[in-house]
Amino acid sequence: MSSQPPVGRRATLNDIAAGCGMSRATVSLVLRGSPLVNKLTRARVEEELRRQGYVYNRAAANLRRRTSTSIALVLNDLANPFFAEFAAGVDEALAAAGFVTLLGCTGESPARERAVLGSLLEHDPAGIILSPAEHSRAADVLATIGRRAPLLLFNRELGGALPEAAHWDRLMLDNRHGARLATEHLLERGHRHIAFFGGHHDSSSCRQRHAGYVEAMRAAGLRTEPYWRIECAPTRLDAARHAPALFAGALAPTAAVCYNDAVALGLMLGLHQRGLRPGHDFALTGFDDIAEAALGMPPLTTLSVAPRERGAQAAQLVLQRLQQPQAASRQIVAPVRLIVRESSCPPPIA
Amino acid sequence: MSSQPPVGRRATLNDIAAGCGMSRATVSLVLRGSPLVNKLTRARVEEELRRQGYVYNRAAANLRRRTSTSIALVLNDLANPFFAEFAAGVDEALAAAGFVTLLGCTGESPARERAVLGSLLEHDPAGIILSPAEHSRAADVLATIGRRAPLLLFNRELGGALPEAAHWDRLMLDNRHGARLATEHLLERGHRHIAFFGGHHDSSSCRQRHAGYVEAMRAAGLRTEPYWRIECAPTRLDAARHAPALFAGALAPTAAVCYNDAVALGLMLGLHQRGLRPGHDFALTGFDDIAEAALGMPPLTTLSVAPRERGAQAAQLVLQRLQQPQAASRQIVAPVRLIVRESSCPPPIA
DNA sequence: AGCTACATTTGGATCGTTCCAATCTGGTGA
DNA sequence: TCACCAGATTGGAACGATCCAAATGTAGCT
Repeated sequence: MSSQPPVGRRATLNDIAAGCGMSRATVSLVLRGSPLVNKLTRARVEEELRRQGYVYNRAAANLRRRTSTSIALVLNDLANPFFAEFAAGVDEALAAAGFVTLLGCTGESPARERAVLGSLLEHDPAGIILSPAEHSRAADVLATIGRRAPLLLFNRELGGALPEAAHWDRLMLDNRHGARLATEHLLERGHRHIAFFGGHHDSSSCRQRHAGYVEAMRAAGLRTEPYWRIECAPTRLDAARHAPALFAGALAPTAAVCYNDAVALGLMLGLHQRGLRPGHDFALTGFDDIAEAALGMPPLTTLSVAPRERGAQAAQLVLQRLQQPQAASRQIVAPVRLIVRESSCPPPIA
Repeated sequence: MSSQPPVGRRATLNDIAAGCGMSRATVSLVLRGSPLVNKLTRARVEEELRRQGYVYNRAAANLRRRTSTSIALVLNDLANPFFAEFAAGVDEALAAAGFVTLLGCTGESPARERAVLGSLLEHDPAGIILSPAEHSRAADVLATIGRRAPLLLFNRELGGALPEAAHWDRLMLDNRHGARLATEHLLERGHRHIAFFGGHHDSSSCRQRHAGYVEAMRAAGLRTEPYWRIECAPTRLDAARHAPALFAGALAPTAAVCYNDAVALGLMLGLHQRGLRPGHDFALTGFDDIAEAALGMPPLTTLSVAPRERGAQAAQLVLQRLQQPQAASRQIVAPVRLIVRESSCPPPIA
């Protein structure tokens, strides 16, 4: 009676049309739920779609309609739980809107960033969410993506002057204010000698957090010793290694505002190794509120940035941009929330 | 002299061809680096490509060539560091081979898994890497993806009988052997009363690990008390909560093989709260070797599964399958390696 | 000049979909 | 009987690339 689904090849509109004696155009209308088609025809077509196990070819449709249903998500490294949560939030929100996530990782290399962006662009994403690699420059990014897709910058600024042509949306974290909150909290607990520990000065988020710390210290009328600023890679291991540097100066701090949670947890370890009990003999705060922060020993006072929610927000922003390509570019600084736990003890009475 | 790049529309082969007085076909040959084209023509075309800022439209090419350059990666949850590392490995290896990763998260829901697979299939991936949701059934997966793309199962088995039609590749972890190694290690250290802690019995990986534990105990001629099997959600929090259950039975264990690292770290916390010092008064092992394992207090003896390498391996397997669609399906059980750290102390002398 | 051989280049059909204008059908009113 | 209309359906030309067979140009040889 009716024809077989083709072998070794996915069924197309033509196959369906042939299979139920309708034209390609009608089948297409059915697929898109057009009210033009007769109820009876619709039923027949739908039956045939099922019968042949038809799967829509979005690439072909997108080609014809000059549209796209994917969004490129470009990150440094998924292994970083902060970005992993962010990516999960992005993907969830995009999926809910019928979009698909094209993933790309740069591993903090501007060269790979360009390569990845170039490769993803060939798949014609409707928009791009980019958390730039460390020394990535605005001019380079502009040169590779041009005006081919709207860009949302997340988490970090790009280096170099911002080219006139690029009016990109931004979703940043309130690093400065967060670090200020943490510092003020330690000040309130009675600390006066507070260090800023970890991170590299060429990272914009680190500079911002450091600025917030300096701001709070100044506002309290306190001076900061230069040797209270200890740089190290934002990893647990390197942080643990650099712990002794805290006590190398003339005036030892009684507390530290750490660049992020990884660094804070590493510092805890380093303190232990020196026989100090974090949260007891020495206070510290983190940044990010990663899962382990609440379960550390002691639990870590930190700043919650809700990366999953930020991911959903980033997705929303890009989707809104697709709706209104001409709207003014949006600059959003997401608030952060201080989570007080046991690591931020008062100073020893001595 | 030469024409302008079009405004508001990406340049196409036609634009380039018109721009330098060549035919579309020739430009296409240049793009694909064909040796047929004259050196001079190639130079002229390439100049024009640059001038108009041409970006290849892979979707159009794939449509014509009936190929695809994307692979779908479907996971439960990126927020789980194990999967995040795995995804990073997959993406890296795929990018190196010129493929692009289509991401999808299921959140452990078979219904969402079907939806996500359906949506990704419309983008015509060349292959699929799937780490199934907990109660996902083989028949359902077969019904949604059919023969449209080769599938690689990672990490978990699907429920229900395996349909005849589906000959899928598999990349699994040697859960049974890993747990056996951990148990034998504890036995060697002198423990005789060893519990199996955490995880749910309806998870295939948990069943396998438990089997390995039982196997080692049997082989050592030891019996296992039923109350030495404590189930809980595979999270730190739930593990911490269930710690007391270990000591509720008549015969208290002196060590525990934990379902995974998260559970082990949670158990450490729970032990602390009972005044026990893990790695001193009580021995335990984990599974996964997540980043925190090495930095726990004490550092955790665990099984390294190298999720990033597994990701790269998964990518390779799928790419190989694309080369040889007809080859026999491959069943790989990746070895795991015991990493001995301080948490697996000998039993107290008492 | 005529022929072949070789290196380049090219028009037109095609992939699977959507858009558009045109067509078909049956019913209605003059 | 015919013009008209609304509702339903359809053929053919796109979208941006690739493939293929055929065309073009150039040089060498007789």
